[in-house]
Amino acid sequence: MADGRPLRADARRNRERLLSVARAAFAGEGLSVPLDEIARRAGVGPGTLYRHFPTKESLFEAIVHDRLRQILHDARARGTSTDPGEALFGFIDGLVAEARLKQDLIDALASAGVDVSPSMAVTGAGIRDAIGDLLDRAQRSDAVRPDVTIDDMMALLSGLLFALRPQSRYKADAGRLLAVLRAGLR
Amino acid sequence: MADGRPLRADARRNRERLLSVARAAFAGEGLSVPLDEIARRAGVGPGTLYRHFPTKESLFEAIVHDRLRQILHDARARGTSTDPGEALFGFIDGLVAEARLKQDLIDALASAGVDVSPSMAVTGAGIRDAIGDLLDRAQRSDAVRPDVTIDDMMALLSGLLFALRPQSRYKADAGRLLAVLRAGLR
Amino acid sequence: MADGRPLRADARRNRERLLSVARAAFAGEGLSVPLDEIARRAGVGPGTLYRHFPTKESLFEAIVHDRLRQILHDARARGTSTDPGEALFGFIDGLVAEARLKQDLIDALASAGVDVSPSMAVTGAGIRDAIGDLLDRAQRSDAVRPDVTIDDMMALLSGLLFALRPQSRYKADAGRLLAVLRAGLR
Amino acid sequence: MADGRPLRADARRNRERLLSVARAAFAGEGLSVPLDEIARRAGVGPGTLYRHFPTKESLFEAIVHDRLRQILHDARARGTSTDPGEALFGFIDGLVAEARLKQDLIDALASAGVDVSPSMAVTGAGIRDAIGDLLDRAQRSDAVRPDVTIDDMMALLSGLLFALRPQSRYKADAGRLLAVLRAGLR
DNA sequence: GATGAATGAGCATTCATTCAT
DNA sequence: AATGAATGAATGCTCATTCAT
Repeated sequence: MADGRPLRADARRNRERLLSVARAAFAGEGLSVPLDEIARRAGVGPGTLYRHFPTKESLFEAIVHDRLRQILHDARARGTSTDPGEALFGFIDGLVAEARLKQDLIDALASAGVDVSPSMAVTGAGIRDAIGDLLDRAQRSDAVRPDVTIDDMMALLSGLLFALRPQSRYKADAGRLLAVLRAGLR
Repeated sequence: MADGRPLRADARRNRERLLSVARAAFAGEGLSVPLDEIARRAGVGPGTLYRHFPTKESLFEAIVHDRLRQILHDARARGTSTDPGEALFGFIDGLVAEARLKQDLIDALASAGVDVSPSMAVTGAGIRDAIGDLLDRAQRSDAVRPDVTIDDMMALLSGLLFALRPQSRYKADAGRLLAVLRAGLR
Repeated sequence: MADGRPLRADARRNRERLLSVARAAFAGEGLSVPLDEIARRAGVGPGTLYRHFPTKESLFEAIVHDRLRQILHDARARGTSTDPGEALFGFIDGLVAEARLKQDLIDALASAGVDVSPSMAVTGAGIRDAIGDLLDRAQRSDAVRPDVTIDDMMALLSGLLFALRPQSRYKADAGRLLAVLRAGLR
Repeated sequence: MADGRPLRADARRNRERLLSVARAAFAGEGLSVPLDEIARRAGVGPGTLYRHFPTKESLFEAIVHDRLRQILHDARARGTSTDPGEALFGFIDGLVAEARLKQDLIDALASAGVDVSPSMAVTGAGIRDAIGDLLDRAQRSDAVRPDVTIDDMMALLSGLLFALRPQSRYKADAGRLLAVLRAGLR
């Protein structure tokens, strides 16, 4: 996988299917879903799953890493906006919208104590920096209260995503929660 | 345990010790800590643990149930306050403060898909009602924006507790997060 | 197992049975016999095997270590003999006799490349020293040719045990092989 | 492979490379080296390995069979010598010398319980007869003690090769071990 | 012929639960 | 009541073998 060689068509198909089945399974039933079950749902043998993801953790990582890269990309793209307040809040809106589509697992994984691998940590740190930049700019333009730190911000975002995860007991409205957050950060 | 017979003194001591060891273990290392390990740390045999908590889930429940009763009691007590805004926000402050002391597991359990037993559901519903009452009063006295629903509120609280749980990667300040929430709900 | 506490009677019985079943299975069918199979033959569940021997290697070790200790004891006991030649050759005779009774695994294990644990290495080194002492004395009393080293001696013994292991294709006579070795070492 | 068709040049090269890689891998790391690993080291896919050796055992056999043919040839060639003692001992010397070069696996395989296939058994029986002939002649010319049987001889040789296999813990000197054997057989 | 992806039975190990002491 | 040994289903992972490309 480390070399640049493209996967054979069937291998790529299996890899994609495994990832999407795993994402759904972990999101819906928790991280303890057996790998054999994921393989079964993807219509492959456990050995095939192993060929693509040699350990359970590597499967977690693959799922999370893809997502983290998207988030990082979006945060950076918004860093050049001329409206720093909207840059930050637009980013958060997008985060929430995507999370609902993708049934985000990031914090479920984090809360379950899955070790963040070095490469994930790098992407994660990149995200933190990019969001820190958005926060800074928003604070300098008086769009956000100045006492909030980047750690506060990250925690608020993780809490927001947690509150809105689809399996939640509570049928909260994403728009209202985002409005509360915007108002609170002003 | 279902009958009303009081436990022998040593049995009660064991039960308490098991609960506190289990709470710490689950909070610190996740829900997958083996029961044998919890028994060992509590200085009893696994058979003794079983006598008190016939299944792992019953141990989860016992931990959560105690806590839910406290929360319910506090929410109800504040329902008679003359300052409805402070009643709600004071309740939230207390919730956060207690959660940090008790290393709350409630949402970790919920997010891991642990089934809420009927008796827990009753207590949980009671809490929801009591908080709904606090919210109602606060909204009627214009201390809280009127569009927020009880589901929104519950989700916000779960997100807040999640954001502030001790194992979080982010060193957020509880006071600032509470301030953001207060401002946002106004 | 590390503390001095004696095992409960049933636990000891199971442990003994597991050891003897494992010894026979490994000797007869090689080291790849599944642990489940060993447990089954001993009439216990795999979990019980695990309780006594947490890894497959620890089971190997338990088998070999017992045997190594016996050998060490015998080699040392013969170190004080007044007839150094007979001390060495008597030791070898005993080794062969015991090996046939016990269906020796030592060299099967060694040949399979099982990593020798620290504690086994210590016992093994003790044996080497004790046999080295027997060899020294025998050489000083002119009972054994002086050019043979302790490494040669150990290799010869391992080859002898290998040649005489019960599963061998060849029906060699132990007495004649011992006679050849004695004559050759003179 | 069963038909007489000669292999294409590249196929023959692959076959040779696989055999030599496998010999080294099995000798160095034991028989449990995965076939995928051997294929990888030989620079071919596992499917190619399979085309040449349809089962793992057939690979073992191919390795051993080549070697057995050489041994048989040498034993027979020495059967016509005019010095029967030197014929036998020279054969043994050659056996040991070759074994060290080829990192012999024969007895490792035998001891691991690999079934000797019919074709190997034939060659093996031929070797036994040829060595039996060398032994007979040596005994009739009084170069070897008369009580030693062909089974004893085969066992001694297997033990000797075992004692001198490169992975042995003991750094024995081949010359001294051969000298001891010669002296013992006189 | 070669490649490497897929298969799936098999293995060591884990752990919630049961039960003899 | 407590203990801790035993149980056995389940899980992550391996690897000899097969087969589509």
